[in-house]
Amino acid sequence: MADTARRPEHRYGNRPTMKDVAARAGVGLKTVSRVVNGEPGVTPDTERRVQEAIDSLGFRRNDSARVLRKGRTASVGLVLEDLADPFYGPLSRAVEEVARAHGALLINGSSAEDADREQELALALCARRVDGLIVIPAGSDHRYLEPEIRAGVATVFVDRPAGLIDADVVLSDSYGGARNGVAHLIAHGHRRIGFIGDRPRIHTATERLRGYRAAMEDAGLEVAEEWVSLGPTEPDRVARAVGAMLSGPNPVTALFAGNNRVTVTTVRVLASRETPVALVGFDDIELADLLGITVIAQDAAALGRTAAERLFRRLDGAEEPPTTVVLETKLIPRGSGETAPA
Amino acid sequence: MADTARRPEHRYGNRPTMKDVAARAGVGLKTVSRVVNGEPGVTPDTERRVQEAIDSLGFRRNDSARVLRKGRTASVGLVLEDLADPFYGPLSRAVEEVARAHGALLINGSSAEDADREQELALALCARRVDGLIVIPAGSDHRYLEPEIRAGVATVFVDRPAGLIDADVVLSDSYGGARNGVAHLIAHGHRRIGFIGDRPRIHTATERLRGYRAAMEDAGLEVAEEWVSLGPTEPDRVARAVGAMLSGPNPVTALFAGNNRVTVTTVRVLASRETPVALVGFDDIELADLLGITVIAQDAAALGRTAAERLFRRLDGAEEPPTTVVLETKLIPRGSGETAPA
DNA sequence: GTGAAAGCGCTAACAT
DNA sequence: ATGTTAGCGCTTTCAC
Repeated sequence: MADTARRPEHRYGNRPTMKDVAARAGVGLKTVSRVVNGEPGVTPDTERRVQEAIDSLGFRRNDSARVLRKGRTASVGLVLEDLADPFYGPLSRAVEEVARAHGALLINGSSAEDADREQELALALCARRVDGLIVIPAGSDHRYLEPEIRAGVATVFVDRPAGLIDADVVLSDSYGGARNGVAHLIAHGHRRIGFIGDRPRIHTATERLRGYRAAMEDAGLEVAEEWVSLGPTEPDRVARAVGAMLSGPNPVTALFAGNNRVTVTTVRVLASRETPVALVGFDDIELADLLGITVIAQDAAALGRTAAERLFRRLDGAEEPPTTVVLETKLIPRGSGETAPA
Repeated sequence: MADTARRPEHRYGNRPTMKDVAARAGVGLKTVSRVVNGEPGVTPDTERRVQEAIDSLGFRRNDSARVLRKGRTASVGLVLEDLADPFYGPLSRAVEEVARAHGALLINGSSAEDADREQELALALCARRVDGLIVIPAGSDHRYLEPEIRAGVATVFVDRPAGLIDADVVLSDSYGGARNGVAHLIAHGHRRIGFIGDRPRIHTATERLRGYRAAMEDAGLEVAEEWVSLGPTEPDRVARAVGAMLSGPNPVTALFAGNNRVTVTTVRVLASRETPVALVGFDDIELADLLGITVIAQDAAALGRTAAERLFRRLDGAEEPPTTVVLETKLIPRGSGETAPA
């Protein structure tokens, strides 16, 4: 029987193994392992022979087997909302860089803001035995991760806090940022200010709303019911919300947009109107400088980096209790937030 | 000795195994495996007992072991340039969606436009035995992947062709898109048009330049040497190039920007100038509509989706010879490309 | 319907 | 300096 047909189909398309390399080089299995892993205790001559066998067979170590034996996968999982969102791209990249510095690969998954999908993804990553997990929560109950964390999966939550479990968290200061932004509008003479945010079950949305309310209260301003709108960030919904706030008996003269997607739609709607409306948006967006959009910027890359660094500190054995880190936001005035009421 | 101390440290933080579940449920190992994998041939009663043991122990199947045995990881790798780039986010997300539909996870890696890093990443993914690999090439020689492809790793190249190997490729029509864009400028009366693109070793950069030259030649226009600038997309470099083309004895009246990053910087530079300069950019960018930037749009998500679908068709056993798919681009006029020369 | 035994490719522990 | 053995946790095979 031909040599190539010797093996069962499932063996990764008949890849050579260390055993094959050992046979070819006329050495023992462990010697091959030593060469492959750069361990000491091999004479230059044997090493050369092994290396030749490796090259001629096209051998590449099977990390699946290695992982099974070592118990560490050198990979971390990142569950986020949507990789296509310009906010999460840089965050993910920052996590990847830290992982890379620690010799680990990154497995990404998008929850699409769905709690079940978040859980499914996170648990699939745990089944793969990722060393650590970074989660941008879609759901609000993370007790399903308790057994995993107890079993040793380092876990850090980013952008939003964990629900019902005690864990490391890295956040931006949504409350403070929104409060500053709204205070900024008030300082420029606005009294009727609208808030358009994401769905109320999203932590950052309610925190930013809280900041808005605090700023209004600080200034002794009442908030009319119709000035607040939380909901999906689909352009239609946001456009309707903007339209409603600008019409009616009590129209706003300024708007605070609760995140990047809301800001973008709001800018589009305002551009098609003649009466100027002041605007401050949470999250910086590309080209906002040219459009003169005043924003509360958060540093997505810093969020990712901070979370990843905490994760690897845990993996390196740090035993401190879980902490919550809050990163500051920055108000960037560019014009849209510095106009007086019409 | 306490039960919890029974196991060696490396066993994934002492997670229960199927063996443990079997012991607890008083059944054989294989029966647990059957329950866990939903295989038939287990009485409802046994199944219940096994499920109870699973729940009480917090058992979760170790996919590393499963992978080793089955030879398939149900994961695909994606090597791209930079996850933080707004062009690659949607592409990556599209790949992820297709992978998800096939029950596979996605491992991402950024090459940072470095050929060595691309190779390192791609081979690391192969060592993990990803079932398939999608590569946005940074390098121009992919012969290093030949043994992997021969060993059964399905591989598809996106955005740029593979170098020196025969493989599936999915591209946007860079040549045609640039040619259309430049022809559009010529149709609006421009005769002196500049081209600013990415580094010449990047395939899309040279293809777009080729399209530019073709459009100029079609119109019987000479291309002055100083109207063409290829190089890194760093803002400084691009800004210098724009400045040079707009000054001197033979200034251009219109510019073609070779990709999203070049367009962004060019728009910034032009915004600070008084004389209007026409502009068409390759790649659509967020808020370009509000800034009135005319672009040649390519569909990043379609690139990713098409590549991923091809990949999974291969994994499902398709044996056709490698093909190259070219996706059309679309000219979106928004104002900046429709102004006559000053 | 159920289980015992073999083995996936590697590394750890222990020879030689 | 090199090799042998056991076993990581699972699936496959085959026997009961």
